[in-house]
Amino acid sequence: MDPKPAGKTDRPGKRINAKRLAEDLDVSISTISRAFNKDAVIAQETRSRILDYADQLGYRPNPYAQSLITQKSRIVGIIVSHLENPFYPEALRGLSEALREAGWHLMLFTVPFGKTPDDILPLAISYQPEFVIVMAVTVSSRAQEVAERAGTKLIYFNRRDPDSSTFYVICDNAHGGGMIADHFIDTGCRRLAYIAGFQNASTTLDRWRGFRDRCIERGISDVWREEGYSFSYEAGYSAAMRLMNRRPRPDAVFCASDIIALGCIEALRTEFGLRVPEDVSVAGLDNIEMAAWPSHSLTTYSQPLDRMIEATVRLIEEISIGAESEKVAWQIKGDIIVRKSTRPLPDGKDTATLPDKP
Amino acid sequence: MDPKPAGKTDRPGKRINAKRLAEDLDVSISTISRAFNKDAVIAQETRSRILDYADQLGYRPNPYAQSLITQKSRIVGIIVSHLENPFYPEALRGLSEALREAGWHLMLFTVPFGKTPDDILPLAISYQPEFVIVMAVTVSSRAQEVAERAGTKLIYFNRRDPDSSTFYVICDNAHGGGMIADHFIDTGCRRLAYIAGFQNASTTLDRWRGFRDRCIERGISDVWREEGYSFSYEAGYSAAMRLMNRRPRPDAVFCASDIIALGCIEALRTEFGLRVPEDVSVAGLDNIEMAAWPSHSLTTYSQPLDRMIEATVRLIEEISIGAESEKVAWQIKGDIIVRKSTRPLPDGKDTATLPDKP
DNA sequence: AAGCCGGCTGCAATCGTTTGCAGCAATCGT
DNA sequence: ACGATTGCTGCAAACGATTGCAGCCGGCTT
Repeated sequence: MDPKPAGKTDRPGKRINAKRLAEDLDVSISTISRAFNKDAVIAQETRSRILDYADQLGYRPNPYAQSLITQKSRIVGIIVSHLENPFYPEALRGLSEALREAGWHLMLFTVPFGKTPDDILPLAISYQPEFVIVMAVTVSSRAQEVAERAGTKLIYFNRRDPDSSTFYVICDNAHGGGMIADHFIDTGCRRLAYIAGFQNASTTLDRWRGFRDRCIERGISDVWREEGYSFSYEAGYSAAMRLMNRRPRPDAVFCASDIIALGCIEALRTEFGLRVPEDVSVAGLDNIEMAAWPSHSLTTYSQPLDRMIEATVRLIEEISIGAESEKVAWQIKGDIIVRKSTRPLPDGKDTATLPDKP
Repeated sequence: MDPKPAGKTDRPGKRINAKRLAEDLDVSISTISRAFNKDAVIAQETRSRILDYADQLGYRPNPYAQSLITQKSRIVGIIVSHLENPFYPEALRGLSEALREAGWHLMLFTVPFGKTPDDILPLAISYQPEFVIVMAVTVSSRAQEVAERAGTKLIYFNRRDPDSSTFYVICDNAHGGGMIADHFIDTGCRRLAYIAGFQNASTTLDRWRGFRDRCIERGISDVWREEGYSFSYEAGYSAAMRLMNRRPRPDAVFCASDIIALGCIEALRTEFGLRVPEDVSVAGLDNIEMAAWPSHSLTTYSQPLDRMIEATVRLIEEISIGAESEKVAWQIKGDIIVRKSTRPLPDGKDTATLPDKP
């Protein structure tokens, strides 16, 4: 019942392996393996004897040998291109925790300046993760093919690709744009503008579409659009400068992201001496933590991060156990968060309870 | 010279492996392996023939098999506890890129709320990375022992542990504190205060020590210290509130991090109606990107991230090739960055050119 | 012509697991 | 009492590479 006496016990150097446990406990290597395999056939007593001795020795099955034989790595790669946008660290953190709880390991790849996620993908799949999550707005459609060839499933996070059948998880960006439009109009704004992010990003497009369509629906047909070219503070700052030199000036600006909105507000204040929201309402989309800071108090539409993450992990789990999920797209609605960067509603009205037009 | 004709070429399913290449090219598996091993003996022509065919097929050596046999994984784990502090995404990004360039893969572990890096360490080492970088201010001294047992080297980033001989890379926090003290005093402030971060963090301590010692050297013996209990915006906000209810009020506040400083400034403005820097000078330490935003324009001491990262990667490389580095500590000086959150210098003086007192 | 050397290549053991299959003891049914 | 069943365990063949050692072959020395 007791492990082999010393002499053998403190063999030097070599990392302890199943063979060592097997010898000490007088069982076969197979049995050791089965002790660690949740649903393998093994006597309850044998298992606990092994498990006890194992963590007395600090033994854990070698993951490389496991991956080699099972052809599964329990590794998820993640490609992140814009960690400087606070939305991504928040998302990264959530994904990291959720995946860990589900028993996955996360391998991180950042995209250096001047490169695209496509350039990094080959590297990411070289470690043969079972999945690669691409948290980036721009990806070529060839990515899917490259990944497939390596036996890796691709999942887009915060991006959709209409041209491919790649899995994706996003928030309902068009809905967000619509809610912001409603809020602007309900609070009396009429000269509405949009500051875009990366030009071809699905997020830029969908938010614009939702925003503009709702404006038109409600009788405002002229909506400015100013290119930001990226989702950053600087982009918001300089786009706002161009925008505010137009005449007449807009009285409300919807920015394609919170961080753009913060740059925009800054430009309005320091470059034009404009007050927010008295002169101009500004809203963003993401609901990053900073948006709630009193100095910003940014009205925004929240990305439902928790639910997006939950969906992503569930997707991974399902595909991983072989249930080829039919549902390729997860699009989740968020909520409008009204703060002080937009004009208050006239008494008695409340955007949050407005009917959600289809 | 040409690979085997079809029929065999498009064998279905199975991932391609060295055996497959070997058969197609009529060489042995060993030779395939050598073609990929930079300094193995192999005919130049054979190598290029193999390499060409390999990437025609999209073949890459299986990393799990490699790790298994070589006992090296080229994986670096990284434990990050406070991704919400923008300093860490910046550091993470830099480390990720530098490590990638050096041929390492990065496995990310975040520390969930309520847990410590120590809780995560066992998980991090379960994948047998060769190194684990701990980017967190609090770690127990037992960590070192746990890692060692698993054959993993530990490296602290932005933290030092006086009680252990664990490798660490930090900026010269005491120097930073001293520079800020000088700047405050040079610009005429006399009632100096410090807002601390985590109470037992080496960063909190060293910054305080450098700051206070310089104050005393220069004849200011009474220096306030207010606990922040964490390195966050909220911590800065509430600490500032407590601090400003003291009498007399300080006329300069050194915050243990930039993000604390931003929270502090916000509280000064909105809760007390104080102007920065006219009524109170505020400085931070980190030089995160946001510090340069016009709305904050925060005076700070920069962490020399690039050089810290370079040092970390070099450390890893050296240890990895067996050159047991004798130098355990890397402490790198940064620079003071004077912006508009502190009073301007009297004409003709310039902090940046002040002699650096030992 | 014999011997030797140098440049390549192949053989085979090895890393540490998983898992289908076979075996064996104890229990059960009839 | 005897075959069938049940419950566990061990054997051995993978998985896909790396690497020390031995062997081969052609050219050069003597």
